[in-house]
Amino acid sequence: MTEPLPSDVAITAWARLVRQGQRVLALVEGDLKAAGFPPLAWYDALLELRRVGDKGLRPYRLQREMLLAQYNMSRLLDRLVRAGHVERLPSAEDGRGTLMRISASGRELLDRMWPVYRAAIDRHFASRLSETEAATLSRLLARLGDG
Amino acid sequence: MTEPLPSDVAITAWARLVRQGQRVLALVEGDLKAAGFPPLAWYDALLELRRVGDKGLRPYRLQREMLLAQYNMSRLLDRLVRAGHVERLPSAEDGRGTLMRISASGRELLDRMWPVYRAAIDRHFASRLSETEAATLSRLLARLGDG
DNA sequence: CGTAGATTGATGCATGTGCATCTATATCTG
DNA sequence: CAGATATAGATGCACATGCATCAATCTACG
Repeated sequence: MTEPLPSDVAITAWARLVRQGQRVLALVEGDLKAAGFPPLAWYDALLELRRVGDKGLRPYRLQREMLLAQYNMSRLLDRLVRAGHVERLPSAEDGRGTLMRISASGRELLDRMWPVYRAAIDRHFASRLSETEAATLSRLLARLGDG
Repeated sequence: MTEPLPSDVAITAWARLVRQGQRVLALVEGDLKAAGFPPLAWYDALLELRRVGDKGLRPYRLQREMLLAQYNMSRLLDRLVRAGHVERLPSAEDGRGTLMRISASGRELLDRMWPVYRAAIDRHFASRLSETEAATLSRLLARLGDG
C-alpha cells in the first residue's frame, strides 16, 4: 500500500487554487457584467481573432487555443456572429470548415472592455500582490503544465 | 491620466491563474467523471456536511462556505437529496429554513471518491511541484483574499 | 480511382445556471 | 401589538452547456 500521495501542503494549495481562482474570476466577471459587458469568453475569443488579423482563424484552432469544447466554440461563435462582432466566411482551402474574422464592431468592443477589465484585474488580483509575488505566482502556475 | 495599473507581469500572472486553474480543474473533474463519479461540487458539499456532523447545516451557511449562488445551492441540495446522500429536515429554530444532514450513503460516496480525487490531484497538480513550491503557491494564493 | 477512416463543424435533446420573483417566516420600529 | 423590512429558500423561464450524433469534406491506402 503506497502512501497517500499529495501532501497536506499540496492539497491545501490545490484547494486554494480552485477556490481563489473561481472566487476572483467571479469578481472580475461581475465587474464586467455590471458595466454591461458580455462574458470574458467573448473577450478572449475576440482578442485572439484580433491577434491573427484579417486572415482570420479556423474555429478548431481557436477552440484549441481557448481550451473550449468543440460545441461550445461553435455556439460561442454563433453568438459573436449574431452580435456582429465576428464574420463567418467559408474556408477557401477546406470545404468543411469556416474562417472566422473579427469585425470593426468586435475590435471596438475589445477597446471598450479593456479599461474595465484591466481595472477589475487590478482591484481583485494585482493590487494584492507585489511585483515579486506576482512574478513568483506566475512562474509557479506556468509549471503546472502546457497551458 | 493615471498609468495602466496592473503591470505586464501581473497581467500574465492573472491570465495563467485563470487558464491553469480551469485547465487543471477540468482534468481533475474529468478523472472523477471517467470513474463514474458526480461533479466536485457534490464532494465539496458532502465534505462540509460530514465535517459538521449530525447537527446538520443550514443551506445558507453551506452556500456561503462554498461561494455558490443561493439558487444553485438550492438545486444542488435537491439533487443530493434525490440521490439519497443528504436528508432535508425542517429547522426547529427557524420556520423558514431547513437543516441538511449527510446520510450514510453520502459518507460512503465521500469515501469512494477520495482515492480517485486524491490521485487526480496528484497527477495533474501536485506531482508538478516540489513541496516548497506548493507551499509558496499556497501562501501567494492565500494572499488573494478572504476566501 | 474508390472506399475506409479521420476531421470540421453543426445540432437535437437533456441537464445545469442566471435572473427575477414568490412565499413564508423572522426581525425591527414605532 | 401592527406594519414595514429583511432573510431563508424555492421556482418559472430564458439561456448556456454536455453529450451524442450527424453531414460534409478531407486524407490515406489499396
